[in-house]
Amino acid sequence: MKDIWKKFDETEPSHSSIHHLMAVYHLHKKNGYARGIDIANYLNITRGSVSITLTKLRDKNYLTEDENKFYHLTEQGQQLVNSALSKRHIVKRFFSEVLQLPAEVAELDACKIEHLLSNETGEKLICFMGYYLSEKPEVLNFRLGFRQFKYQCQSVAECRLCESDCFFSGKEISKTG
Amino acid sequence: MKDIWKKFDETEPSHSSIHHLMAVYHLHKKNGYARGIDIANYLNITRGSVSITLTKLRDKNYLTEDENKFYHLTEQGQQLVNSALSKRHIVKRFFSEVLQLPAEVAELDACKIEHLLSNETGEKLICFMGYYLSEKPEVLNFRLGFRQFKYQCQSVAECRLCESDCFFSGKEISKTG
DNA sequence: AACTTTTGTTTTATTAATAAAACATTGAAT
DNA sequence: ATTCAATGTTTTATTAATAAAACAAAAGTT
Repeated sequence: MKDIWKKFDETEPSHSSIHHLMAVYHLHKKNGYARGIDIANYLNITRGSVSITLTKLRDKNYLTEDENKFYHLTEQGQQLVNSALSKRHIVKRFFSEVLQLPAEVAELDACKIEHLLSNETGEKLICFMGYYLSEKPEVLNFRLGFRQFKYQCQSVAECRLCESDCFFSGKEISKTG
Repeated sequence: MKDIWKKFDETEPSHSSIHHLMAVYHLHKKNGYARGIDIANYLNITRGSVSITLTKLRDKNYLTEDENKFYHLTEQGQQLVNSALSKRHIVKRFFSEVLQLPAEVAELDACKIEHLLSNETGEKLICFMGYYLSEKPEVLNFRLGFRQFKYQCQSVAECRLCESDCFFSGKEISKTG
Protein backbone atom coordinates (compact mmCIF):
# COMPACT_ATOMS: atom_id res chain seq x y z
CA MET A 1 0.00 0.00 0.00
CA LYS A 2 1.29 3.44 -0.93
CA ASP A 3 1.71 6.15 1.68
CA ILE A 4 0.53 4.17 4.66
CA TRP A 5 1.82 6.92 6.94
CA LYS A 6 -0.66 9.38 5.44
CA LYS A 7 -3.64 7.25 6.50
CA PHE A 8 -3.18 8.68 9.96
CA ASP A 9 -4.71 11.99 8.88
CA GLU A 10 -7.28 10.50 6.59
CA THR A 11 -9.32 9.02 9.40
CA GLU A 12 -12.91 9.95 8.77
CA PRO A 13 -14.33 11.28 11.00
CA SER A 14 -11.44 12.77 12.92
CA HIS A 15 -10.49 12.17 16.52
CA SER A 16 -11.99 15.53 17.44
CA SER A 17 -15.26 14.82 15.65
CA ILE A 18 -15.64 11.46 17.31
CA HIS A 19 -15.20 13.09 20.68
CA HIS A 20 -17.95 15.55 19.80
CA LEU A 21 -20.20 12.59 19.03
CA MET A 22 -19.17 10.82 22.23
CA ALA A 23 -20.00 13.99 24.13
CA VAL A 24 -23.54 13.89 22.72
CA TYR A 25 -23.81 10.27 23.77
CA HIS A 26 -22.57 10.86 27.32
CA LEU A 27 -24.70 13.96 27.83
CA HIS A 28 -27.81 12.16 26.67
CA LYS A 29 -27.06 9.35 29.04
CA LYS A 30 -26.43 11.72 31.91
CA ASN A 31 -28.94 14.52 31.32
CA GLY A 32 -31.32 13.25 28.70
CA TYR A 33 -30.35 15.95 26.20
CA ALA A 34 -27.32 17.59 24.59
CA ARG A 35 -27.14 21.22 23.54
CA GLY A 36 -24.20 23.08 22.04
CA ILE A 37 -23.28 24.71 25.34
CA ASP A 38 -23.30 21.35 27.11
CA ILE A 39 -20.99 19.84 24.54
CA ALA A 40 -18.70 22.87 24.74
CA ASN A 41 -18.48 22.57 28.52
CA TYR A 42 -18.01 18.84 28.38
CA LEU A 43 -15.16 19.10 25.88
CA ASN A 44 -13.80 22.31 27.33
CA ILE A 45 -13.84 24.24 24.08
CA THR A 46 -15.85 27.29 22.96
CA ARG A 47 -19.47 27.34 21.83
CA GLY A 48 -18.36 28.75 18.50
CA SER A 49 -16.09 25.83 17.76
CA VAL A 50 -18.79 23.37 18.71
CA SER A 51 -21.30 25.11 16.48
CA ILE A 52 -19.00 24.80 13.48
CA THR A 53 -18.07 21.19 14.09
CA LEU A 54 -21.62 20.03 14.82
CA THR A 55 -22.93 21.69 11.69
CA LYS A 56 -20.46 19.64 9.68
CA LEU A 57 -21.36 16.46 11.55
CA ARG A 58 -25.04 17.17 10.96
CA ASP A 59 -24.39 17.59 7.23
CA LYS A 60 -22.55 14.29 7.23
CA ASN A 61 -25.50 12.61 8.90
CA TYR A 62 -23.88 11.65 12.15
CA LEU A 63 -26.47 13.59 14.15
CA THR A 64 -29.63 15.64 13.89
CA GLU A 65 -30.73 18.93 15.41
CA ASP A 66 -34.31 19.27 16.63
CA GLU A 67 -36.46 22.43 16.88
CA ASN A 68 -35.03 23.21 20.29
CA LYS A 69 -31.44 22.88 19.10
CA PHE A 70 -31.05 19.62 20.93
CA TYR A 71 -28.74 17.17 19.23
CA HIS A 72 -29.44 13.50 18.65
CA LEU A 73 -27.12 10.85 17.26
CA THR A 74 -28.25 9.11 14.11
CA GLU A 75 -27.88 5.38 13.72
CA GLN A 76 -24.63 6.07 11.91
CA GLY A 77 -23.37 8.38 14.65
CA GLN A 78 -24.34 5.94 17.37
CA GLN A 79 -22.45 3.15 15.66
CA LEU A 80 -19.32 5.23 15.47
CA VAL A 81 -19.58 6.03 19.14
CA ASN A 82 -20.18 2.40 20.07
CA SER A 83 -17.28 1.23 17.99
CA ALA A 84 -14.87 3.80 19.45
CA LEU A 85 -16.00 3.24 23.04
CA SER A 86 -15.86 -0.53 22.70
CA LYS A 87 -12.35 -0.38 21.33
CA ARG A 88 -11.23 2.02 24.02
CA HIS A 89 -12.68 -0.23 26.68
CA ILE A 90 -11.09 -3.42 25.48
CA VAL A 91 -7.72 -1.80 24.75
CA LYS A 92 -7.69 -0.28 28.19
CA ARG A 93 -8.40 -3.64 29.77
CA PHE A 94 -5.65 -5.24 27.73
CA PHE A 95 -3.20 -2.55 28.77
CA SER A 96 -4.01 -2.69 32.44
CA GLU A 97 -4.95 -6.34 32.96
CA VAL A 98 -2.56 -8.09 30.60
CA LEU A 99 0.34 -5.67 30.31
CA GLN A 100 -0.12 -4.45 33.88
CA LEU A 101 0.21 -0.81 32.98
CA PRO A 102 -0.89 1.78 35.56
CA ALA A 103 -4.50 2.84 35.10
CA GLU A 104 -3.64 6.38 33.96
CA VAL A 105 -1.27 5.22 31.24
CA ALA A 106 -3.75 2.56 30.10
CA GLU A 107 -6.52 5.14 29.95
CA LEU A 108 -4.47 7.73 28.11
CA ASP A 109 -2.96 5.40 25.55
CA ALA A 110 -6.33 3.75 24.93
CA CYS A 111 -8.03 7.08 24.38
CA LYS A 112 -5.36 8.18 21.94
CA ILE A 113 -5.61 5.13 19.72
CA GLU A 114 -9.25 4.03 20.05
CA HIS A 115 -10.52 5.53 16.81
CA LEU A 116 -7.42 4.61 14.80
CA LEU A 117 -7.74 0.88 15.30
CA SER A 118 -9.74 -1.02 12.74
CA ASN A 119 -12.89 -2.78 13.84
CA GLU A 120 -11.18 -5.99 12.91
CA THR A 121 -8.46 -5.33 15.45
CA GLY A 122 -11.10 -4.50 18.05
CA GLU A 123 -12.85 -7.81 17.40
CA LYS A 124 -9.71 -9.85 17.64
CA LEU A 125 -8.71 -8.13 20.83
CA ILE A 126 -12.08 -8.91 22.38
CA CYS A 127 -11.64 -12.52 21.40
CA PHE A 128 -8.19 -12.60 22.95
CA MET A 129 -9.39 -10.96 26.14
CA GLY A 130 -12.30 -13.35 26.33
CA TYR A 131 -9.79 -16.16 26.33
CA TYR A 132 -7.26 -14.46 28.60
CA LEU A 133 -9.85 -13.73 31.27
CA SER A 134 -11.39 -17.19 31.16
CA GLU A 135 -10.73 -19.55 34.01
CA LYS A 136 -9.38 -22.28 31.77
CA PRO A 137 -6.46 -24.09 33.41
CA GLU A 138 -4.05 -23.42 30.53
CA VAL A 139 -4.80 -19.74 30.83
CA LEU A 140 -4.24 -19.73 34.58
CA ASN A 141 -0.86 -21.37 34.07
CA PHE A 142 0.03 -18.91 31.40
CA ARG A 143 -0.82 -15.98 33.65
CA LEU A 144 1.12 -17.54 36.51
CA GLY A 145 4.18 -17.98 34.34
CA PHE A 146 3.92 -14.42 33.08
CA ARG A 147 3.83 -13.07 36.60
CA GLN A 148 7.29 -14.49 37.16
CA PHE A 149 8.70 -13.78 33.76
CA LYS A 150 11.35 -11.15 33.17
CA TYR A 151 12.43 -10.25 29.73
CA GLN A 152 16.00 -9.08 29.49
CA CYS A 153 16.82 -7.67 26.12
CA GLN A 154 20.56 -8.35 26.31
CA SER A 155 21.71 -7.19 22.95
CA VAL A 156 20.34 -6.58 19.52
CA ALA A 157 22.01 -9.71 18.22
CA GLU A 158 20.38 -12.05 20.73
CA CYS A 159 16.99 -10.42 20.91
CA ARG A 160 14.30 -12.38 19.13
CA LEU A 161 11.88 -9.49 19.16
CA CYS A 162 13.53 -6.37 17.90
CA GLU A 163 15.04 -5.05 14.76
CA SER A 164 18.34 -3.21 14.83
CA ASP A 165 18.54 -0.04 16.91
CA CYS A 166 15.83 -1.17 19.26
CA PHE A 167 14.90 1.68 21.55
CA PHE A 168 14.41 -0.71 24.42
CA SER A 169 17.53 -2.82 24.05
CA GLY A 170 19.79 -3.15 27.06
CA LYS A 171 17.00 -2.15 29.43
CA GLU A 172 15.69 -4.62 31.95
CA ILE A 173 12.06 -5.05 31.15
CA SER A 174 9.87 -6.71 33.72
CA LYS A 175 6.19 -7.04 34.13
CA THR A 176 6.08 -4.91 37.23
CA GLY A 177 8.18 -1.98 36.18
CA MET B 1 -6.56 14.09 34.27
CA LYS B 2 -8.43 16.89 32.54
CA ASP B 3 -9.08 16.80 28.82
CA ILE B 4 -7.46 13.48 28.09
CA TRP B 5 -8.98 13.54 24.63
CA LYS B 6 -6.97 16.64 23.74
CA LYS B 7 -3.67 14.86 24.35
CA PHE B 8 -4.11 13.30 20.96
CA ASP B 9 -3.14 16.54 19.22
CA GLU B 10 -0.54 17.53 21.74
CA THR B 11 1.87 14.81 20.72
CA GLU B 12 5.25 16.41 20.26
CA PRO B 13 6.58 15.94 17.68
CA SER B 14 3.63 15.15 15.45
CA HIS B 15 2.99 12.03 13.43
CA SER B 16 4.06 13.86 10.29
CA SER B 17 7.29 15.14 11.85
CA ILE B 18 8.24 11.71 13.09
CA HIS B 19 7.78 10.35 9.60
CA HIS B 20 10.10 13.05 8.29
CA LEU B 21 12.68 11.91 10.81
CA MET B 22 12.13 8.26 9.92
CA ALA B 23 12.61 9.18 6.28
CA VAL B 24 16.03 10.63 7.12
CA TYR B 25 16.86 7.45 8.98
CA HIS B 26 15.80 5.12 6.17
CA LEU B 27 17.49 7.17 3.46
CA HIS B 28 20.74 7.22 5.38
CA LYS B 29 20.54 3.50 5.80
CA LYS B 30 19.79 2.96 2.14
CA ASN B 31 21.82 5.66 0.40
CA GLY B 32 24.19 7.02 2.99
CA TYR B 33 22.69 10.51 2.83
CA ALA B 34 19.37 12.36 2.95
CA ARG B 35 18.61 15.57 1.08
CA GLY B 36 15.34 17.48 0.96
CA ILE B 37 14.42 16.09 -2.44
CA ASP B 38 15.03 12.53 -1.26
CA ILE B 39 12.80 13.02 1.73
CA ALA B 40 10.13 14.61 -0.44
CA ASN B 41 10.19 11.67 -2.84
CA TYR B 42 10.24 9.14 -0.04
CA LEU B 43 7.23 10.71 1.69
CA ASN B 44 5.51 11.66 -1.56
CA ILE B 45 5.07 15.33 -0.67
CA THR B 46 6.57 18.48 -2.21
CA ARG B 47 10.08 19.86 -1.68
CA GLY B 48 8.58 23.05 -0.31
CA SER B 49 6.69 21.26 2.44
CA VAL B 50 9.76 19.28 3.38
CA SER B 51 11.86 22.43 3.53
CA ILE B 52 9.45 24.05 5.97
CA THR B 53 9.08 20.99 8.21
CA LEU B 54 12.78 20.19 8.32
CA THR B 55 13.65 23.76 9.23
CA LYS B 56 11.38 23.46 12.23
CA LEU B 57 12.82 20.08 13.16
CA ARG B 58 16.33 21.52 12.85
CA ASP B 59 15.40 24.38 15.18
CA LYS B 60 14.05 21.87 17.65
CA ASN B 61 17.31 19.95 17.52
CA TYR B 62 16.02 16.74 16.05
CA LEU B 63 18.43 16.99 13.13
CA THR B 64 21.25 19.03 11.64
CA GLU B 65 21.98 20.33 8.18
CA ASP B 66 25.53 20.21 6.89
CA GLU B 67 27.27 22.49 4.33
CA ASN B 68 25.95 20.37 1.49
CA LYS B 69 22.36 20.49 2.76
CA PHE B 70 22.53 16.90 3.84
CA TYR B 71 20.48 16.13 6.90
CA HIS B 72 21.67 14.14 9.90
CA LEU B 73 19.66 12.97 12.89
CA THR B 74 20.82 14.22 16.26
CA GLU B 75 20.95 11.90 19.24
CA GLN B 76 17.54 13.21 20.17
CA GLY B 77 16.14 12.63 16.70
CA GLN B 78 17.61 9.15 16.50
CA GLN B 79 16.04 8.20 19.82
CA LEU B 80 12.64 9.32 18.62
CA VAL B 81 13.00 7.25 15.48
CA ASN B 82 14.17 4.21 17.41
CA SER B 83 11.34 4.48 19.88
CA ALA B 84 8.70 4.84 17.16
CA LEU B 85 10.10 2.04 15.01
CA SER B 86 10.48 -0.30 17.95
CA LYS B 87 6.92 0.29 19.02
CA ARG B 88 5.63 -0.18 15.49
CA HIS B 89 7.54 -3.41 15.18
CA ILE B 90 6.35 -4.96 18.40
CA VAL B 91 2.77 -3.81 17.94
CA LYS B 92 2.72 -5.25 14.48
CA ARG B 93 4.00 -8.56 15.76
CA PHE B 94 1.39 -8.59 18.49
CA PHE B 95 -1.36 -7.85 15.98
CA SER B 96 -0.31 -10.47 13.50
CA GLU B 97 1.17 -13.21 15.69
CA VAL B 98 -1.08 -13.04 18.73
CA LEU B 99 -4.31 -11.60 17.37
CA GLN B 100 -3.82 -13.27 14.00
CA LEU B 101 -4.72 -10.19 12.01
CA PRO B 102 -3.84 -10.14 8.31
CA ALA B 103 -0.45 -8.56 7.65
CA GLU B 104 -1.87 -5.45 5.96
CA VAL B 105 -4.21 -4.62 8.82
CA ALA B 106 -1.47 -5.26 11.36
CA GLU B 107 0.90 -2.99 9.45
CA LEU B 108 -1.61 -0.20 8.97
CA ASP B 109 -2.91 -0.16 12.53
CA ALA B 110 0.60 -0.36 13.94
CA CYS B 111 1.77 2.55 11.80
CA LYS B 112 -1.17 4.67 12.88
CA ILE B 113 -0.62 4.23 16.58
CA GLU B 114 3.14 3.76 16.92
CA HIS B 115 3.98 7.30 18.01
CA LEU B 116 0.94 7.65 20.25
CA LEU B 117 1.82 4.80 22.56
CA SER B 118 3.90 5.64 25.59
CA ASN B 119 7.34 4.10 25.89
CA GLU B 120 6.05 2.35 28.97
CA THR B 121 3.43 0.59 26.87
CA GLY B 122 6.08 -0.35 24.31
CA GLU B 123 8.23 -1.89 27.03
CA LYS B 124 5.42 -3.90 28.52
CA LEU B 125 4.39 -5.16 25.16
CA ILE B 126 7.93 -6.32 24.43
CA CYS B 127 7.95 -8.14 27.73
CA PHE B 128 4.65 -9.79 26.93
CA MET B 129 5.79 -10.82 23.46
CA GLY B 130 9.03 -12.15 24.89
CA TYR B 131 6.93 -14.42 27.05
CA TYR B 132 4.35 -15.27 24.41
CA LEU B 133 6.97 -16.32 21.88
CA SER B 134 8.98 -18.36 24.35
CA GLU B 135 8.83 -22.11 24.15
CA LYS B 136 7.75 -22.56 27.74
CA PRO B 137 5.21 -25.39 28.08
CA GLU B 138 2.57 -23.22 29.74
CA VAL B 139 2.80 -20.81 26.82
CA LEU B 140 2.47 -23.58 24.26
CA ASN B 141 -0.66 -24.82 26.00
CA PHE B 142 -2.06 -21.34 26.12
CA ARG B 143 -1.50 -20.86 22.42
CA LEU B 144 -3.01 -24.24 21.69
CA GLY B 145 -6.10 -23.41 23.70
CA PHE B 146 -6.45 -20.06 21.99
CA ARG B 147 -6.32 -21.66 18.58
CA GLN B 148 -9.51 -23.54 19.42
CA PHE B 149 -11.21 -20.79 21.35
CA LYS B 150 -14.24 -18.97 20.03
CA TYR B 151 -15.65 -16.02 21.83
CA GLN B 152 -19.36 -15.57 21.38
CA CYS B 153 -20.58 -12.30 22.77
CA GLN B 154 -24.16 -13.46 23.38
CA SER B 155 -25.67 -10.41 24.92
CA VAL B 156 -24.60 -7.32 26.76
CA ALA B 157 -25.88 -8.73 30.03
CA GLU B 158 -23.80 -11.89 29.86
CA CYS B 159 -20.67 -10.44 28.35
CA ARG B 160 -17.85 -10.12 30.81
CA LEU B 161 -15.86 -7.84 28.56
CA CYS B 162 -18.00 -5.03 27.30
CA GLU B 163 -19.86 -2.09 28.62
CA SER B 164 -23.37 -1.36 27.47
CA ASP B 165 -23.91 -0.74 23.78
CA CYS B 166 -20.93 -2.81 22.76
CA PHE B 167 -20.28 -2.40 19.08
CA PHE B 168 -19.30 -6.02 18.77
CA SER B 169 -22.11 -7.62 20.75
CA GLY B 170 -24.09 -10.32 19.05
CA LYS B 171 -21.36 -10.97 16.53
CA GLU B 172 -19.57 -14.25 16.46
CA ILE B 173 -15.96 -13.47 17.08
CA SER B 174 -13.40 -16.12 16.36
CA LYS B 175 -9.68 -16.10 16.06
CA THR B 176 -9.70 -16.88 12.40
CA GLY B 177 -12.25 -14.44 11.17
C1' DA C 1 -42.55 46.08 28.44
C1' DA C 2 -37.67 46.65 29.35
C1' DC C 3 -33.54 44.60 30.87
C1' DT C 4 -30.31 40.77 31.52
C1' DT C 5 -28.61 36.29 30.85
C1' DT C 6 -28.04 32.33 28.25
C1' DT C 7 -27.27 30.24 24.17
C1' DG C 8 -26.18 29.88 19.35
C1' DT C 9 -23.86 31.82 15.04
C1' DT C 10 -20.68 34.41 12.42
C1' DT C 11 -16.47 36.70 11.66
C1' DT C 12 -11.62 37.30 12.25
C1' DA C 13 -7.41 35.25 13.48
C1' DT C 14 -4.05 31.46 14.54
C1' DT C 15 -1.46 27.06 13.87
C1' DA C 16 0.04 22.91 11.42
C1' DA C 17 0.38 20.53 7.27
C1' DT C 18 0.04 20.54 2.95
C1' DA C 19 0.19 22.06 -2.56
C1' DA C 20 1.52 24.93 -6.18
C1' DA C 21 4.05 28.20 -8.23
C1' DA C 22 7.47 31.68 -8.30
C1' DC C 23 12.02 32.52 -7.23
C1' DA C 24 17.03 31.52 -6.09
C1' DT C 25 21.13 28.92 -6.17
C1' DT C 26 24.26 25.63 -7.67
C1' DG C 27 26.68 22.80 -10.64
C1' DA C 28 27.39 20.46 -14.92
C1' DA C 29 27.45 20.42 -20.10
C1' DT C 30 28.20 22.58 -23.89
C1' DA D 1 30.47 32.00 -20.22
C1' DT D 2 26.03 30.66 -21.11
C1' DT D 3 22.49 27.65 -20.61
C1' DC D 4 19.87 24.19 -18.41
C1' DA D 5 18.57 20.95 -14.94
C1' DA D 6 18.31 19.88 -10.22
C1' DT D 7 17.54 21.36 -5.82
C1' DG D 8 16.17 24.37 -2.12
C1' DT D 9 13.33 28.44 -0.38
C1' DT D 10 9.61 31.59 -0.24
C1' DT D 11 5.06 33.07 -1.09
C1' DT D 12 0.23 32.34 -1.64
C1' DA D 13 -3.55 29.47 -0.80
C1' DT D 14 -6.25 25.64 1.38
C1' DT D 15 -8.18 22.77 5.16
C1' DA D 16 -9.23 21.48 9.93
C1' DA D 17 -9.49 22.78 14.53
C1' DT D 18 -9.41 25.95 17.51
C1' DA D 19 -10.09 30.93 20.27
C1' DA D 20 -12.05 35.31 20.80
C1' DA D 21 -15.14 38.65 20.02
C1' DA D 22 -19.07 40.57 17.80
C1' DC D 23 -23.63 39.71 16.87
C1' DA D 24 -28.38 37.61 17.17
C1' DA D 25 -32.06 35.44 19.22
C1' DA D 26 -34.59 33.50 22.85
C1' DA D 27 -35.91 33.10 27.55
C1' DG D 28 -36.34 34.60 32.23
C1' DT D 29 -36.72 38.57 35.76
C1' DT D 30 -38.27 42.44 37.39
